[in-house]
This record gives sequence, C-alpha cells and structure tokens, in this order.
Amino acid sequence: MGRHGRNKQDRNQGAWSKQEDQKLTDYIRKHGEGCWRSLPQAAGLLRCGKSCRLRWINYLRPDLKRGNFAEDEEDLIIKLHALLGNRWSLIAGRLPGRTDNEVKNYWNSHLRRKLIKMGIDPNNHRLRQNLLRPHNAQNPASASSSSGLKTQAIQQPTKSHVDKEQVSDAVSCLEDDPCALPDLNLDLTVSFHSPSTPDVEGNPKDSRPQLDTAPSPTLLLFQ
DNA sequence: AACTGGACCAACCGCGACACT
DNA sequence: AAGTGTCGCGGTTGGTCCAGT
Repeated sequence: MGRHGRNKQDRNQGAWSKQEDQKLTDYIRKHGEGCWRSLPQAAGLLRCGKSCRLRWINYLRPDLKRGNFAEDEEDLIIKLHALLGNRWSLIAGRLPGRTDNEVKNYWNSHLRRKLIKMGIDPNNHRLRQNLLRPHNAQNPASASSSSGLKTQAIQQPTKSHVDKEQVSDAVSCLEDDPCALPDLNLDLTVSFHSPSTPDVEGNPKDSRPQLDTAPSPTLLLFQ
C-alpha cells in the first residue's frame, strides 16, 4: 500500500464514532489544525492523520453549512466547473461552508445527471450534437431553451490550465458584480496563459498534465 | 412485508507536489 | 541535487437509505 499503508490491527477504519469525533474536535479546538501526522496520537485517536484531516475538513469543521445546495450554489458550481473542470477544491473555495468532497459528490449525484438530462455534456459543458434538433442545430445556444435556461458561449479553458490568480480574478469579477447572484447572469470570460507563460504563483497544482488539445471550444453556460 | 435497484454520502486510496534535510 | 516525510487533491468504493415493485 505504499507510504500510506495502514496497520489494520491498531487502526480504526470506517465510520467515525461520536467519541472519536469529540476527541478530534476537542483537540483541534485546543491546538488548532495542522500536524496531521502526529495529531492522532496526541489526540488519543487510533486513526491515521489523513483520516483525521478528512473527517475534520469534511464533517466536523464548525463553519460547514451542510444541508441542501441552494439553486444559486448549483448554478455557481456548474459555472465554476465549466471554468475549472474537476478542481473541486477550487470550486469549493468559492462556496462558503462547502467542502470539495461535498461539491464533488453533489456534482456526481445531481448536477451531472441534470446536465445530461438537458442534453449537455457534463464533461465539456457543450450541447451534445446528437441531441440537437435539426432546426436548432445551427444555433446551439437556443437548444436548451426548453429547460428555461439560456446558454452563453465562452471560451472553454483546458483542464488544469487555469492558474489560481486567473481563477481568483475571474471569479472575483463574479462576486464583485452585485447582480451576479442570485440571477447569476455571469460573464465568465477569462483569458488564459499561453503554454509558454510561466505560472504567476508557480503553483504546482497548475502544472499538472494539461489538456491542450482542446481547441478553445465554445462553452455553454446557464443563466 | 420483502426484495431490488438506484441515489446519496462518508470514507478510503493513490498520486503529485512541497518542505525539509 | 537527491532522498524522505507530509500534506492536499481528485477518483473511487462501500455502506445506508429509500422509493418502486
């Protein structure tokens, strides 16, 4: 199992008990987050640090919102996903009180299906051509009108080709616009670096393998 | 009432990147 | 510069719940 291998004999696994939650919460309240490696022993937990971190971030953190996603949150996730791809932590970062895991699960269980139902490919947020009726095939932007949603064409970024500065700037534009929510009449036009442009932050996550083959397709977003 | 399949969600796993030595 | 430890992220899995039959 490699570096993260666990010894199942002396490690709890599976669902967390209330006592474990309490121990973890108490410890973090006292000592703060961080040092996940040594936390379990210090807190008296038979878990690996990774598991503790996950439990805290996804479930125990006091600022978590929990509960159903609001419609504007849904819309924002869809837009951000179109912008960022499966970069759940970045998307969750724009949704106060939501975790990447929560957003990811919600996407996979609700939003993906929703888009598919609407005839939109959830991977690239484009209308699936085979679902277009002949009369609107030339004007894809009108194809989703049956859902009551309008579509908007923007430049589709390639996955992993969005550095945090750009994301921040782009999304900040959304937030700066007082009209952006709840109507979410958002203009997500973003400029992207050319491949030769160095990353502003040198952020490692942004140097992941890139899907540069996408020829800046038209992207469909809801309004 | 019992069974079944799908949906949902918490948790786990593997990998990549950074920090430190 | 190379090796090692730690952390964070995204993908996947498995258990539970619930609606439909």
